[in-house]
Amino acid sequence: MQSIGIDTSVVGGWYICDHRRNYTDTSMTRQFDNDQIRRRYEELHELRMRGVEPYPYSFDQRHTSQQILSGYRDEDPSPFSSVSVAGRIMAMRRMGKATFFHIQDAAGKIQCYMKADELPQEYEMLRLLDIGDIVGIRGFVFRTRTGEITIHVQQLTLLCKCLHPLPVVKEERDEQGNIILHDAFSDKEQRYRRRYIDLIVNPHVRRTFIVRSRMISAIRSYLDSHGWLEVETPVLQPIYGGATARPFVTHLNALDIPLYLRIADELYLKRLIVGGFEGVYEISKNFRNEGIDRMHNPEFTALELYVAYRDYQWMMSLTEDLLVSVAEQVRGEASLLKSDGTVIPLVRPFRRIRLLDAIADAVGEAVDNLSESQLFALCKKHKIDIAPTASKAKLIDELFTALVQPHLVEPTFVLDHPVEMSPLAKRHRDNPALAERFELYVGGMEIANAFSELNDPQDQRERFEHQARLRASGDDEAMVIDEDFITALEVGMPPTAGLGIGIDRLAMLMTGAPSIRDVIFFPLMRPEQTPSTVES
RNA sequence: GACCCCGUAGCUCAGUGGUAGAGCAUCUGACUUUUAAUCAGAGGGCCGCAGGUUCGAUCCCUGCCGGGGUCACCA
Repeated sequence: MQSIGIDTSVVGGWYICDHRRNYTDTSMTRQFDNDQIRRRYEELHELRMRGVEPYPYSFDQRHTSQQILSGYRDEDPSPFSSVSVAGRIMAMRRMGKATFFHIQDAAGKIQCYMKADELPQEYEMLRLLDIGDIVGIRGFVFRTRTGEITIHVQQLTLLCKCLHPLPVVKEERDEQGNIILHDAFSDKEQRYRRRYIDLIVNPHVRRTFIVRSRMISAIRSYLDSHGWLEVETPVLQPIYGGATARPFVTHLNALDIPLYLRIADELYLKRLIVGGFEGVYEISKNFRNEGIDRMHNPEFTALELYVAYRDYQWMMSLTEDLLVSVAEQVRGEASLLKSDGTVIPLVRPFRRIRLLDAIADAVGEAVDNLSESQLFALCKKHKIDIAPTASKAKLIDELFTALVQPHLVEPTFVLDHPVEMSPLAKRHRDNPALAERFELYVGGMEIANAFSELNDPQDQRERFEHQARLRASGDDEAMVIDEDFITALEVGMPPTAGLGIGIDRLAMLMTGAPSIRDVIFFPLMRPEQTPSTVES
């Protein structure tokens, strides 16, 4: 860091501009979309001309806004007689020879107060600062006449000039102390495309992503505490598998082969169980080349867990325990939240219902032994639009999705799907037409899927072959045969229970978010048409 | 992929077949404990893009682009 004193006009807190560099005054040469950006570039130039470095290297930040606001006591302000905080200017009230402004750091906001007669030169520099600039503050803490804990500025340092006007969100407090927002930055397209601005001006967005992060930490530490191993398996796969979905295809130049972005981790994780690990999990991105809507993003995060010597009944109670434990840590209580504000209590044991019983309840007749054509007729009767080529599994799935799923608000395990719907699950010990499988629904959303894993290689081959026939007859989501996976099962996989959880959807329920886009920092958007992209 | 809704100033939004308004933000001035600071003044817009109808389109029609929603597919 350069020492102070080259330019006598520069006072203590301001970093000195390095005059060995040639700064061009961009405000003179560049075309700007709006005069506010031009003005800020002009200010940037003026700051440099005055010897102020607008992009210095560090600041000795010793306090957060929150530490000061929660720790300050009027009867003894001495612990806060010398604080240093850093943050972004979010509001500025200039009153002639005194100015109040709020700065925002990672913990919150705090007001600062600066007087012209105390800091004449820095006060002059303050004229060149704007909402959005990042500054460092040193000073002492006091309480204003109107009661707000405030930093009396003794030194102000510019840490980063902001060259774009930020949306200015004003906060008003009503008599009850509730915060009323004015002109909140709410355009969804802009919020998702410029998430950094969204995060700056919308505190609830920041909180949502903190909850998401803590949720994942809580899941990880829960799984670690059981001694299970977190592992990594390939994202780029020569044969994709583990789910019924369309993949993204790419190409590996080195070997001149097509590769697929994974749609699931399943088949690799089960190979690790074959290899002797008795509990493995992976939290990772999956990619599915399918629709985009409130519940689906082309890339999404899933947890998959496999535990040897266990079955799906055991996994069901583990899932309950995991969710209750994570919700308690993250939300402070065993509950989840729908976007309409409904609180969904997580009370063990969760409701359990066989899939075919759930459909039977909805249609008013037993469906266990219906043929494909009878199921098709049932779909027609309930006005479910479905292709005549649909498989039996697809028909059952359609009936369930249309008639049952929307009503599953309280946590509900749906069990024992037909084997045709579950090509990687072990047959039910009491009924070979069904699989030992459960899906967990909460708030009308599927958030978990689990089974007693199929480890009979002959049965697995037959299931794959059935999938291959579906694929040949036009179902492009059906699985492809993975010979090496069958080889692994021939080597022998112990009885194993497997679980998958949709992390994004769980994050929605932890935060009450209405859309998956609200729990993914950068949801997929169609690329913006800018002048530069149009040219290229 | 189909249908519905939306696109006006940096942000949030009004509005009309006769080429535009508000609040905040910005700029100028006043103001040394303000807080949606206040007061006085000013600037700022290819009204998403391209066609069409019209003497005249931001408004009406068509297409396109972008977004949101519903459905379909999926988790």
